[in-house]
Amino acid sequence: MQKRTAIPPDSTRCSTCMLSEICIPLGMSKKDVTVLDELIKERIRVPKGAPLFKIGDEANALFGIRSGTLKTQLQDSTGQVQITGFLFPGEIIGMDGLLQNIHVSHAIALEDSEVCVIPLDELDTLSQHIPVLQLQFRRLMSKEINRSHQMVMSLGGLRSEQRLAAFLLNMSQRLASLGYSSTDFILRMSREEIGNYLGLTLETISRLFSRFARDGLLRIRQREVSLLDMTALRALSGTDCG
Amino acid sequence: MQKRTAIPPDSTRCSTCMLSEICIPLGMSKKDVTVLDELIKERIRVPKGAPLFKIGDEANALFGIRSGTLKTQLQDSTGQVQITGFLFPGEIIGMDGLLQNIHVSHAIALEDSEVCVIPLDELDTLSQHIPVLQLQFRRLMSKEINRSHQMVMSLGGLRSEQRLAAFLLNMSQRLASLGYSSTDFILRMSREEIGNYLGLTLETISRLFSRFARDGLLRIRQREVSLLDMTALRALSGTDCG
DNA sequence: CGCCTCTTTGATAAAAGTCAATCAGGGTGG
DNA sequence: CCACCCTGATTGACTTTTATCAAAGAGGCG
Repeated sequence: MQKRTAIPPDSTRCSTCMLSEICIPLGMSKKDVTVLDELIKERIRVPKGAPLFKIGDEANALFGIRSGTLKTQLQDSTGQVQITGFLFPGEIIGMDGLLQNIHVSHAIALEDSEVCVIPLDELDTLSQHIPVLQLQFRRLMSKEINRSHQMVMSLGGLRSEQRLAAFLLNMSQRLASLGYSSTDFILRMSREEIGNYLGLTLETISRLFSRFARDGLLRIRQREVSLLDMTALRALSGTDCG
Repeated sequence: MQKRTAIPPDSTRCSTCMLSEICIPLGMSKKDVTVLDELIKERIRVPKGAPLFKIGDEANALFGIRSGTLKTQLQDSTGQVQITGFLFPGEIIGMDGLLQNIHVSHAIALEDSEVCVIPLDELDTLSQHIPVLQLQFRRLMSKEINRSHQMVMSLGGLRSEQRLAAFLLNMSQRLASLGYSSTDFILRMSREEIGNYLGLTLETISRLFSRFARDGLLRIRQREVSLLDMTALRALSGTDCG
């Protein structure tokens, strides 16, 4: 587990955070959000490549991503790895550990990142008095369930080109909601990580990027993507984002 | 939505239910379980083939399966279906709807089934006073997240024979925990449904069953399975159940 | 500059899908 | 009661998709 540092008094808190439109505060009243300032008092910096938590670690907190990108991955006894998600600012990580208070996945930073610590015991205490808080976390967990089900749908029902198109549109949409360009962005993960996530090999991903570029759907140089024809990508993905 | 009927006073309640070892009461004190009797006052019978809920239905309750088997499935705008789970007695269904209080999947009975109704508003009220209840539902949701992640791992990382072996072992284990035979059971779903669930075609499933039978791993007649060599199946599945 | 990792691309092989024919059971109506 | 029909399952032939193996190119960093 990484080192936790108290949030300096003059720093941004939930009530003043730019992410409040998409993070935990989403849909909460201004007054309720100030309660979050009481709850979230620490942050953790996670350098690129370092774990926020690992399988087997005690889960005594959830984490709200403040900046950066992380991935979560399972690993079975044979060493086989499966990436289950790429997480952006405003998203919550760590809900895998709530079953037994032990994490069953790794969370690793894809770039230097910072997360806000949401201690479970204090969350429980506060939830007793603030019903909306409990409701909010239930929503967040349901969202993760639905996200994972969408993932199952993508892996179970789509072909490689559809999966990649849906993946790119999903990235685009989430980055747009953070205020970034929906068409031009940097992929923080390697071809191998994309492939693993989508149940494909890195070669297949590379070939698909080349083909999409040849067909004028996008431009790609290294990890820098420009989506040129969102309509065609949407048509290709078949489904409405994955 | 199906018709709800009050549980007759002389009928089994949570505190006297045989499923209390695996259902919501798991790990709760005897005293806390009696609180569940206050919470769960209705049941719904769902005939084979009928929906318990459908996409778009208002989600105002969770459901504990009392008897029977159900499947949950997503359906996108093109009509493409993806089965996301097969649910047995003692398992909870309906958590997909907690994000917006609207269901985003169908729940359909594979055989005549009965479920206990857990109204969300009463769950909330009770949770205010009974912290363990809140904790319990958080655990159940985390379990569903982890289950879905395992599913992603299976679809993303395993080959067809591994997926089917893992599927059968998973069935076996869950049926065993219900007190049924771990080696001899009836599949309540068609080849097509298994295939859809595992991201394969019904023909592939059929061929795999034939091959497993030829190799002495199991016997299969229609939907009646006998697992003959669990060790080999475990080795084949690679992972420790999916 | 040279090494190292990531990526691209090609040739080939393996896995799974598709199409099609047949078969088996279960239920229904004559 | 039996023939028939309908659905679900099996099996085969063939195609498509994607993985695997291999080689070479590009960029970044010490």
